[in-house]
Amino acid sequence: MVRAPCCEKMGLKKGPWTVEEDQILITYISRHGHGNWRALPKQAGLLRCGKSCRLRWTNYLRPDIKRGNFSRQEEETIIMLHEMLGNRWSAIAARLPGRTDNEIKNVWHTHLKKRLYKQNQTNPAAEHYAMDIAKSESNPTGESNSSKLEDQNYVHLSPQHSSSEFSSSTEFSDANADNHINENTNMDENIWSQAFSTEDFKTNEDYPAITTDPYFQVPSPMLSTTTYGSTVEYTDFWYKLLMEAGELL
DNA sequence: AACTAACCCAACCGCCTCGTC
DNA sequence: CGACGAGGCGGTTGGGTTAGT
Repeated sequence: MVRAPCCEKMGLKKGPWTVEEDQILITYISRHGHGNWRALPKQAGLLRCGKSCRLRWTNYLRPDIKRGNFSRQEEETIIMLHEMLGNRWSAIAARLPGRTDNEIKNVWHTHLKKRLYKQNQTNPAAEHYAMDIAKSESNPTGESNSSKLEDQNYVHLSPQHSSSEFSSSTEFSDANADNHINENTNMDENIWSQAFSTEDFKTNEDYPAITTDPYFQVPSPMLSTTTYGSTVEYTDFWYKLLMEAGELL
């Protein structure tokens, strides 16, 4: 297969997305659906390659994405699924509604792997698993992962997490998470819609820092609507935003 | 206050899979 | 059946942010 020319050579833009580009992409997809990704940027008037648009949409702009910190329960689910599936991030993401493979991959590499390593220091029973992780990461064929499924004597990670212990152990962090959410929801709720509806954000410098944007720290309940023949779930934020913009059919 | 190290995550790259012709 | 194109996936990285000195 002939490789498509890279974005730069085609005169297409790379790097972080601006709020204007996001807005164009959201508006276009909410009106027309994404259709052919390669054709989308041209039709939408974006100087990006289709791949970049798809990634931006699926990893960040999609309305059904649940932003914010992972709950303890989600983290444990990831650990369990990783134990079963290995580095199949999309398969893991499919079992965690609202989370993207990229997000899960990041969490795994930045938090969970380290946590497991620390646990292994104090819990020799989990040593097997740590060794398997190391093996699976040095063996891209995933052989060790599939063997894990078959090995009935496989030492499971974190045996200390029985379901009852699990719920009690989540109480603390969840309570904290709630506080966090309440704090954030008290912040200016119009920050993002303002960004979309005013002329204030003209340059990249004006773009609110994504990772600290309070809106994205709020895991919102999902609302659903029917768009282009299929039911789509929106966080209340996106639902409101799109309703205001008259984009929902 | 200034500097450095560590952390985090969005975005990119390149390969793979699948559908179509 | 093979070639091709498009989308999907996992690994990696660049750069911004935060913590530590």
